Amino acid sequence: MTGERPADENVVAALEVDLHDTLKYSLLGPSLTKSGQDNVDQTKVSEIIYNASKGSKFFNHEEYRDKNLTQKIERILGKKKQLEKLDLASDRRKADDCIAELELARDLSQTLVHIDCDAFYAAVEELDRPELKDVPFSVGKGVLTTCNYHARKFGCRSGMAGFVAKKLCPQLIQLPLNFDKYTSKAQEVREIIVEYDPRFESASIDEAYLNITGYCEKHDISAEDAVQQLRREVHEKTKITISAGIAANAKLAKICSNQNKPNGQFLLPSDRNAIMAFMSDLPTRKVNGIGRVFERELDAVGVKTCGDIYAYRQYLSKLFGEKSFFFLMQCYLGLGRTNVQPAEEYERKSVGTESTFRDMNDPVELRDKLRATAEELEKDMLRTKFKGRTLVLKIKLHTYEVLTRQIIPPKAVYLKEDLYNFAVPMLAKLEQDFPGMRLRLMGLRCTHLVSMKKPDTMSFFGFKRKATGPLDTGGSVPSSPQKRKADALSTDEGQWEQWPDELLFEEAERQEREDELQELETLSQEIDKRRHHGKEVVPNPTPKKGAAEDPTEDEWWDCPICMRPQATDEKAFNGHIDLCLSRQTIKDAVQETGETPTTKPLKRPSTASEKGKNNRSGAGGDPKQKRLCFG
DNA sequence: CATTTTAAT
DNA sequence: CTGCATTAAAATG
Repeated sequence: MTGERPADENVVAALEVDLHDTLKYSLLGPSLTKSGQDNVDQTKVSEIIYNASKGSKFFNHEEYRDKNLTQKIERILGKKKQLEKLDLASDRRKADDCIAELELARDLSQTLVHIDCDAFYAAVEELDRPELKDVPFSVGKGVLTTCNYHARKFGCRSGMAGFVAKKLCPQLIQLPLNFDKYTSKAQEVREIIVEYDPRFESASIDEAYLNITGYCEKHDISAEDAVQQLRREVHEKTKITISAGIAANAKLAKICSNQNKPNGQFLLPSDRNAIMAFMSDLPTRKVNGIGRVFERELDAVGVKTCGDIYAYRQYLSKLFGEKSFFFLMQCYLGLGRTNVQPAEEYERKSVGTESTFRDMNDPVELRDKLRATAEELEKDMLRTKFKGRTLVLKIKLHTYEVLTRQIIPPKAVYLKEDLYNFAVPMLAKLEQDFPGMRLRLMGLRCTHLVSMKKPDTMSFFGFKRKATGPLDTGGSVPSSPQKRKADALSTDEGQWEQWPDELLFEEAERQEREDELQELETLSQEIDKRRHHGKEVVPNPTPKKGAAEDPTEDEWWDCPICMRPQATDEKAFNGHIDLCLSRQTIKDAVQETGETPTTKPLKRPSTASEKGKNNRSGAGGDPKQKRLCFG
């Protein structure tokens, strides 16, 4: 395409390429590793994407982020240069010790499978409209959620903007989403895979992890044959093709399911040498937690494959942090988790909603939007039966810059009125800090959740996870035992145990205590209203690690009244509370002193405080402020 | 050092 | 040029 231009323009174009090739690579999108692109000329594709998006606000923001990343990489490289001068023997030893320890714990006894439906949404649409089979089409309007393999030949990909995809493939047909259709189809698939592992884990609507060790043993069948059979069965019964990876752990299985996509499977033998060889020349990007940013950072220091990690092991901790170091060690060794558990058994940490809309800067309109967002969140909170101790407001400016602000309301919240009322001050503060700000997205999220599930339904009351799973908080036990017949059946396999009556009693006590704490919170809010004329928000007395958590998991709790750490022993703790309450009740505090009874109030979040008004975003010389342009 | 905010997946 | 959730690192006071 450059051949048509005059020579000097070619020079300019070449310069642009040099300046922006990292950006172009980034613009290729997050799903570069996904299949169906092998025969596509990525250079040509990125050129088209680049030209299609050039000049847009989105592009400018990507450019900005790309520059930041380039700078960050320069810092990393500088640091590496420094490190090269030093003696890193101890770091190398640390890495070697880590490797030795990990190696010792390597578990090759399990057979894990990752299955992934091929172009799932598109496949479901094709079932309804077979004529789509021979033409390129995508599902999703503004952004492609997925597209069929015809479209992929043109460079179209999930996550790509619709208009960009149209540039790559003008014939592309874009279908709207039919989420219900995909959900029910996914359910059909799940009904089949549950026979292979009753405790399979849904990773998303079209992905699942299975542990088929038991199945293979029971049916005296090889893993490969079992998966072959599973895939055939799924195809016969649902007309959906799936790809699968078979390996010793979840990380490897996930990588393997991509190897022979679509409609294929790949087995990585559970053999240390085979695994090491497999990882040795595997590009880092193929690993699940490594995306385009980390890939570039690793590439910059010389790590292109998982095998390369070893040679740089003495640098990684200092360059990327302890967690990344540990993660990379596991990548090098091809290690991953071998346990698989139903997704419902994972403890939820937040509930939130967000939406994108046409640019908006009218304060009244913004408040309307906030109210609507609060209403949406209330629905989700009621559905999931949670309250949140922390409320997070997220906005995206018209420039695509994202900002979040959070507060700790005086009580756990979930009602739309509360959500709105406690969020409005954050919005107001943002409007103050960024006068005339224009938004394209608004979101609300509750974190530090408190369950509202009452432990009074047999659906969960009689059972408790035995393993040290996240379910130890009585409230977050899965509420949907109806479909997983295995849950009820596997009691004798040691997966579940009946709660002893004693524990049941303690659970009831725990619930009572939680309710008490809730009352305290409400009262302390009352105090606060009187003290601050309803204007300000004061933190609630909260046990250090959250009142809803199982005390046996913590070393100690803060007494919500005197704030002193207390033993986790329930009797002792309750005894102390009684004492504390009798000595100094909340109501006394209100009537006599007007002070909250907490001798050591929790720190107030800056967003809700007066002294927070001069924090960085408001400061005149803040580079962030300059960067933002409001029209 | 604890908490808040950002950034990445 | 989505939406939802989780996690880690950076920034902040």
